[in-house]
Amino acid sequence: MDNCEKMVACFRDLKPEELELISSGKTELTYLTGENLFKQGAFSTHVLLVMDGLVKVYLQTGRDKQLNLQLAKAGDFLAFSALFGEALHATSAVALTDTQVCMIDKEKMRTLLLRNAEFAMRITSRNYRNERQLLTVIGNITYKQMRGKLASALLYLSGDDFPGQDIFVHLSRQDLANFASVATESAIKLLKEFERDGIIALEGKEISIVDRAELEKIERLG
Amino acid sequence: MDNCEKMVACFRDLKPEELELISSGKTELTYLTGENLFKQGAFSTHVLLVMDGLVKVYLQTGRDKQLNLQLAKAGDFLAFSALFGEALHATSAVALTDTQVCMIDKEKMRTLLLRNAEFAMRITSRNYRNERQLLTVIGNITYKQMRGKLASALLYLSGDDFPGQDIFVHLSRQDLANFASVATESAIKLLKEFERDGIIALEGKEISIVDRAELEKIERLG
DNA sequence: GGTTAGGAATGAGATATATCAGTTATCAGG
DNA sequence: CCTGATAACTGATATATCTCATTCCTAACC
Repeated sequence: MDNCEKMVACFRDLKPEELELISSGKTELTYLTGENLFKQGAFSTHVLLVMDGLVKVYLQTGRDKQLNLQLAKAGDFLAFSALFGEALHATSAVALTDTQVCMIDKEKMRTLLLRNAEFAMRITSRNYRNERQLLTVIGNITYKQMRGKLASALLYLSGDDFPGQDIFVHLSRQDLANFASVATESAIKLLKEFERDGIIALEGKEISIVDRAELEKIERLG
Repeated sequence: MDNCEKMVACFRDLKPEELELISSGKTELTYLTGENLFKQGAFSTHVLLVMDGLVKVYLQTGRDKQLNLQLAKAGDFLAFSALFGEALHATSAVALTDTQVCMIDKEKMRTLLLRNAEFAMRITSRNYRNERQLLTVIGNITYKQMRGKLASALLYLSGDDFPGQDIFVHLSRQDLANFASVATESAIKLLKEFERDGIIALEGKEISIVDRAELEKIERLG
């Protein structure tokens, strides 16, 4: 927990001198709940590795409009495209819980990727899952109507990506609405509707999926 | 033109035996206008390299609804995520013009990426631009209203990514609408409106941007 | 225990955009 | 040159969803 090189699976097979390379160009720090890890449009200078906690990655799409793209958890890299000549952050990220992060020097990471191709493949592979998630998001906001969007968001947040944890206690109704890409009020009304239909159970912020199959049906049919 | 290893910039610096590796596991073929390169949901078994022509990459979002994500041209890789354990195509692709393609064996490509890290970096870097494009698409369809969406689509299709060529002659109004994520009729009406306002010029399928600055303003303001 | 602030919830009204129905234009084939 | 088919275009209508205004609830704090 105290040391990112030891903790994260993808670092396991590195040689000592490779670990040393990373260690020499990194720093670990903690972001408190609500603090920004980075802001869309800002210079992107380091790669971030989440070690513990929960991070909301979002797209600022207007003065007071944002679309949530992804929740990052321990083991996820953020701002990875900095390695490939992207000077500016394309998204923003904020801590939903107190979050431990390992900041890694861009050049050191590049060097490591060049030196150890197997490592590079593993990392790239992991990052490609993000692209899938982006496509899913696109699918949702385009072709689904409100019910389907919300269903899709609920499924993502309660799915295999976050086993055990109850994600919802960290999310406001607005956050949820921004995942589904609907107005906050609309999200609230639909949640109630789903509850009435026995698809989910609401208790304060906690949301439990009662009838997952039905939710998946709604996701498909829009 | 006849040989993908010689033609594409990213292959230039490969050693002879590395080129040989690729050559031994590839085949070149031509898709005619309108033919599908691959379909969303199908098994993804090879990596495709576009050598000549224009390919429309899209997301099937309903029985008769599709969202266009990207135009691929010579030098672009498609279905690249096949390398990283994604068994199924996440998108569909169709040739907009007669298109020459180099199909490359997945395992051979993996081997090459592992053997030559510098090559891997170049490729990955290029592919990361796709992710940006996806974020742009998401931004557009979320926060912009129709005018902004269409403006954004027009800017992408007339922009630096496709120098020289007039892309629009290969696109139907429906294609265009699917890039902007609006109904075909709405796209047509707006095009006329833009023409009336002196922002673009329409002549059959050809569309020329008259006032790019204004279009960018519309894109920003929604 | 009362007060306040912020999120959650609810209903009425406004509106942008899709949908539908129908006309005109374009183009390939006979 | 005519004919059918396909795409481009146009206007009227319907409706899903956002917006706004207001109330309710909860939790924190003095």
